[in-house]
Amino acid sequence: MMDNTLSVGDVARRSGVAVSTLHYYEEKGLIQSLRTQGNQRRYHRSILRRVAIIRIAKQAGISLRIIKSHLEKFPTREVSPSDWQQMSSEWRAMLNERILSLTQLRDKLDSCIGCGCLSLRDCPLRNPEDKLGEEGPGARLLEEEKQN
Amino acid sequence: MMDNTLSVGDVARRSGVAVSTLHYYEEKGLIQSLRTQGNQRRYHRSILRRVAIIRIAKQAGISLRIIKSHLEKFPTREVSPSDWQQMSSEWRAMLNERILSLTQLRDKLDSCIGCGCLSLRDCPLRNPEDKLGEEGPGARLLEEEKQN
DNA sequence: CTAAAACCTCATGTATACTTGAGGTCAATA
DNA sequence: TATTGACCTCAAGTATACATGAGGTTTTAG
Repeated sequence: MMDNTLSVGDVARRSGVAVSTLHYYEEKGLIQSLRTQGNQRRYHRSILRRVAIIRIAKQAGISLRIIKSHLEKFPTREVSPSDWQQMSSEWRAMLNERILSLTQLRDKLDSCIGCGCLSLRDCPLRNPEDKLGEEGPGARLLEEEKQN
Repeated sequence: MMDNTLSVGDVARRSGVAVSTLHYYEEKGLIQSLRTQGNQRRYHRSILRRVAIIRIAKQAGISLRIIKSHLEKFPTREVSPSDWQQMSSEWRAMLNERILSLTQLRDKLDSCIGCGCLSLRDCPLRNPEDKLGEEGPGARLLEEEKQN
């Protein structure tokens, strides 16, 4: 135990994620482990930072697929502060986009609360429907939120 | 066709959602339909407003379960402007919460981009792990985003 | 050394929100 | 009337992100 590596249970306790989640992240290639003679996982302490990053990104609504693509730049190497700075600034941009789109939606809601107009042709929230008389999707105002 | 009801295909075209989605919403109790002698769905025009509301709410990140609970107040009756006003102001509140939490996360990211501190004990983004030496979950800084 | 706690793999289950496909019926049009 | 497009139901599939349980092995503590 004093070999300064962490078992999966240690990591679970210290990072606050379940053991099954760590298994899952490993299976998906977001983290890696060394194995003992008896095939048990052992982690370097830097795993904690990695898991922290994953959780933060998840909280920001970033999918594991995207998170993985960012982390792949340093599969084994420790994530350095500058690595982290780059990632976090990219995620900041995603967050900003997300915040912007929610804010716009909220503002549209606001204007519609004011006018109670949902039945009117020109309601900015309702545009999609009656606009297209018969054919083709056309420009969709309420487009799917691409979850990526 | 001139009986001013809409078939499922009509609704799909005008609302921009797939027929299978309308079936799904009906199965889940978010919308209702009348049936012809031959068991085909027919909708009143007000279905378009209802579907629009569902899409707007979904875009705001509200689950179908929650949306349904709001819509249940008027299962058959048309959704009036004042119904809509109430719903949208409730959703506005949810949106605001969501925006706030993302904004806070972004700001934390910002401060960490500045200090590159992910390895430091007092990083606001990293608190959860090393804080708990051995036992118990304790106060979690990075708590799960409750998707409801 | 031995028993309990911790681990391992692999399969299956859960929830959300749909889509696709099979096999068959209904309705509008030429 | 006949055909074709639109519909119907029900089962199963898809993607994401894990959790759970079975059956068996490894580690650690006393």
